[in-house]
Amino acid sequence: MSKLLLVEDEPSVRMGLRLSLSKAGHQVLEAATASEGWEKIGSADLVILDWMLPDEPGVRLLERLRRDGRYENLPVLMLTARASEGDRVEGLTRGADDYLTKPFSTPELIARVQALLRRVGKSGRLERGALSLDLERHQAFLDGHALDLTRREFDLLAFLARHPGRVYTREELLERVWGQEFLGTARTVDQHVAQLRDKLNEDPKAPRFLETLRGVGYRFRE
Amino acid sequence: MSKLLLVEDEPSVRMGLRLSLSKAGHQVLEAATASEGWEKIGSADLVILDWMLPDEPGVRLLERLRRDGRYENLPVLMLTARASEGDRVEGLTRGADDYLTKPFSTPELIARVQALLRRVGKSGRLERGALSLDLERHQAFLDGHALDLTRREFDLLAFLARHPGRVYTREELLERVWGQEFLGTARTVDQHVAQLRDKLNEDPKAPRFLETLRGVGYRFRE
DNA sequence: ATCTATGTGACATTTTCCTGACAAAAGTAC
DNA sequence: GTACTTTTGTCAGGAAAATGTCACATAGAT
Repeated sequence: MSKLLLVEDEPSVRMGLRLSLSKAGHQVLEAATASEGWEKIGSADLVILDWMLPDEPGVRLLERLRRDGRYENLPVLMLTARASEGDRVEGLTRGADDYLTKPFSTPELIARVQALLRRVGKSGRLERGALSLDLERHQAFLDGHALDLTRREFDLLAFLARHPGRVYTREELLERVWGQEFLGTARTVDQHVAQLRDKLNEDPKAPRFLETLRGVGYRFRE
Repeated sequence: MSKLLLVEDEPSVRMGLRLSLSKAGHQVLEAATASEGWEKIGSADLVILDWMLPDEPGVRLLERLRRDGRYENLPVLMLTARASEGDRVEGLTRGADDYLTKPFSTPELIARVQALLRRVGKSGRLERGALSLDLERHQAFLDGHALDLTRREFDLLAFLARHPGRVYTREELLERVWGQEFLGTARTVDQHVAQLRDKLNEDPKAPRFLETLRGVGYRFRE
């Protein structure tokens, strides 16, 4: 149930992978070129990146991505047609989290995707003081008591809690929690934050977890 | 009555084990190569894995399997022809749950298989409050009364009950209960949950066992 | 041939989500 | 400090989405 960005120029490969990956329970965003990939990268939880693309090499996109602070923890899985050891190492050292050499089996790809998602904490637990998030169970606990959160509330809280201290604008949150196809107003974020604060017993003026940064956005307190 | 995947390239060994294991009440899936094994692994409850295979070493398959979150609890029993201590240790530390050195006796193998199945709760009984599941007979009891569940109903209930508290999306359930080759709609899961709730005398709004997590999926109550 | 289990589409119901309006608070300029 | 602007918090109702329910088609078993 994560958002995967598939950057691959060959339409047939893309279609095949889209089917398998969505069957594995993921949402698949697609891009045929590096620049298209760059545009859609904002809302991805993981990137599957082909080595060769029509406009520029996948590694180049990878480099750009790693230089951008927003994506430093975004897992990237490279697909390469070359089988030589040298290339593999190069791809990895330049910042990919894993790689696969074509031809590869689809189950293998799915396995690696799962492994990477697990590694970056798309599953597992998040402990933030009195607040504890069980990502597998979609269950949040405050001081040991289970909270009754809706899907959006949980997703929003989990997203913010995953990067404590970092501020996100409403636009960023809409893109990364709601999805890039969502065209909503910024008020929507406020509404959900308010809802969360209510359920977390927070005073908006002295929040334990969800801080407002006037003129900027929200952040999870460190 | 569990599904065992036997990955072994020697046809005569395979046939012998198939006979003994199915006589012991199991369903036996067979694979002659590691890649064939990987394809069929989705529906297995336990894997019997030969050390040497024509395409790649069994351990390699094992590694891949352990990296994949879906199979982290899938028991694997390694068969090895080499008797040296070093190998045994290597196989075990790399993630096998048990091993046997060829030549081994068939009763011994069956015993170990049973032991492993019991350990992961694929055999024996599952007690969850007033609900009791006899996994061998596919029979469920609620407050001592036998329930008349169909195969799918029982499988679904048993799967959810095996991991209480954890949420599963409809896609995950379709894959793990129905099998990965099944191409059905998500509505199907709802239908079976409803059926189960009916037989369990549950109010969907205040379920004793099967909880709905809107926007996410279902889980067995802890 | 009949019966049972299973899967699916249509429809009803419930819950969640989003939005627009307004209130409250914070920041700015005077 | 006051008046004004901008931003955020809050509320409530309707829209949209998700789930529950029912009825039926199909396939497989007895």
